[in-house]
Amino acid sequence: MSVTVKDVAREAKVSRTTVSNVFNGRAKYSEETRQAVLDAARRLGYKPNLAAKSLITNQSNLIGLILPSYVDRFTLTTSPFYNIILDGIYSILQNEPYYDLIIHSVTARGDITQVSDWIDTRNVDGILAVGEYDIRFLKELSGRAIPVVCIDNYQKSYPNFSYINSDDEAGGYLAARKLIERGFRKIAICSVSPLETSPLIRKRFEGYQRAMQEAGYPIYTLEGSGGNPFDAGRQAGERLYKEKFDAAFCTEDMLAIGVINFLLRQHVVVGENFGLVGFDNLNIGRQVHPALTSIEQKIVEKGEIATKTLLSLLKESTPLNTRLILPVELVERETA
Amino acid sequence: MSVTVKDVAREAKVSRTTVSNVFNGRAKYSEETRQAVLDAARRLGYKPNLAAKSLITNQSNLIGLILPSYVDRFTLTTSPFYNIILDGIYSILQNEPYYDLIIHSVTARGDITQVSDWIDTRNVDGILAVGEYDIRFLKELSGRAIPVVCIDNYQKSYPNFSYINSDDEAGGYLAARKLIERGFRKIAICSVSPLETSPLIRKRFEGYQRAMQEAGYPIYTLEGSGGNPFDAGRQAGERLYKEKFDAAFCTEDMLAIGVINFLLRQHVVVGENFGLVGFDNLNIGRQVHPALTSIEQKIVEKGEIATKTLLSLLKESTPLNTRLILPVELVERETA
DNA sequence: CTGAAAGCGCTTACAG
DNA sequence: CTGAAAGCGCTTACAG
Repeated sequence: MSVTVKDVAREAKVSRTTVSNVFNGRAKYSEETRQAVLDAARRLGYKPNLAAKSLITNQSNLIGLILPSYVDRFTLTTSPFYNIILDGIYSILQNEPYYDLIIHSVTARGDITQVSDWIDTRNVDGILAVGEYDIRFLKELSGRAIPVVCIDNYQKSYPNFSYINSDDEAGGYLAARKLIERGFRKIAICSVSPLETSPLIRKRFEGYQRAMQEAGYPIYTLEGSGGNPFDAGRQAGERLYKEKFDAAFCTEDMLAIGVINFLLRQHVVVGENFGLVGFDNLNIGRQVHPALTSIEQKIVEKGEIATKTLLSLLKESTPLNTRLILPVELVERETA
Repeated sequence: MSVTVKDVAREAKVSRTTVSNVFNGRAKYSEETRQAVLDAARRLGYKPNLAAKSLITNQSNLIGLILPSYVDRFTLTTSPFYNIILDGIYSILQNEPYYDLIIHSVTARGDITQVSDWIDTRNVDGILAVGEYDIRFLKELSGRAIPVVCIDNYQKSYPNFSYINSDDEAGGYLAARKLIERGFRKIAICSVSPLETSPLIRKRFEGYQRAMQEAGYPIYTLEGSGGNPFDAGRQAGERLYKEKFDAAFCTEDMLAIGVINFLLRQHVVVGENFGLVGFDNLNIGRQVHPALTSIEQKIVEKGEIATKTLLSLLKESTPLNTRLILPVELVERETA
């Protein structure tokens, strides 16, 4: 029923080998035969069958994206961060007609065998992993012969992994520095989950800590217990208010928006008698009132670069185990 | 190198046919042989190769998701709606170990041959399509022998398509009705793009229109010219303010948030001397101040139901061309 | 209930 | 530069 290499070969009056080679740009054929093959394929409406190709080459042209499912099963809804990463990935993949992305989300405990089966049955060529995972899960991943590109992972380094991060420490520093310069003194760092939970958040904390120590100010940590960042923000807001803090650095924008939400209802003029800096510089931060001052990190670029890195790893085996740190920047709006 | 049916057959001392049949739950074998096969597979760490299976069965267990790329290439970033749909899809697919989702985004003009090639080369089993598309594109889709489940599509109906929508007309009606009951009179409907652009938005408009006509109030349409909904919202806000409107029904929450943003800066007390109702009831509507009154539609459920529908279409060929309308509901907060 | 054989559509040594 | 042949790992008639 469907058109195969055999048909194209017959139509172009060449062998199947030639058709295959021309399609994969392998041997250098005379321009004449090349065109004959291409024309025949066009006339017949030939489309290669990727499953057959995969069977023989042992490659699927499938890229696996691994996402953490922290909170509950609604990862994407909860955090815009992943969508932006996804947009970055697709903006590159759009120009790679034969590559497709398949997605798997992994719980904190890491569904080791499940993901492992998925990689094997689908013959996934390479992995994009966002975030931090159970160490046994990473070990299992590292044991496979496929390249892995990690975004926002500060865990143990594996030889077949490459890493892309923002300069989170610098971000924490810039945020705290800004609040100090604005004249605030009792400045807390607020996080959705306990700081030790995440090496990434820990980096942001270290930046905050460095700025505070330089200024000779005490460190205050207000750690949430996970869950929805908005709710965590409102709870943080309540403590900030009751314990008479001057300012806060929130380790993510959604948390900061929750803080604003609470403080506004106490008639605190955020930006005047209370300073607030977020992290991520999401679009939404510009829409709330007062508009959120935040540390911008290049999220789309993270997705793009990770995808490009993986693609070049797959196509030309560029060096593995690189580490790239993207710069961050303070974006000043109304809250600090 | 990898374990195949052949190896399992040898280990279990049965034929490859038996292994294949047991794995696909086909013929009824003695419990003894069944267990022998399963045990052998486990001992050897056998994992079926989906590409090989696909080659012979002509099925890929791949579901194709088609998303519109309205604004620019950053579809997911621009609208949380798609993320929620995605979460709904994955919440079902999580329990379907052998099914995977691959995503393609389609521009307004509809990249017909591109998507068509994608479906053929990957042998996509079924399509989930969100939103509205060029009619030629839909026609091409309908020409293929695979089931298509549409979310939020009010266009021409095709025999192999099924449809899932919210009751958008009722939503428009509820929104306008609420504003009328609150005593507002000069009530506009605001949209990101011209109303004729989208049959879906048109439905919401018809609901608004019905309520206004019942009350004997005039219709006012404030149509944006596409682009970022926040920006469109601020522009709408400016007109609402200058032209002294009492209230507005925004056809999506993001637009409403832009309106709030503008009006707040003019010191309009939204919810008191100006009424505002959005559509979608996104999380973010609860975080802005004042909190947004909105029409809730069941977005996660849309994704879930669409996926379940497609899955049952693929597995047991349930009836095609069904149409499901999900109820909507007014969620009252501070803006109306 | 079981097994030997053919074949899905492709690529890849290998010989010419 | 080209072609005949083998084989990737699976399923599916078909015969026993």
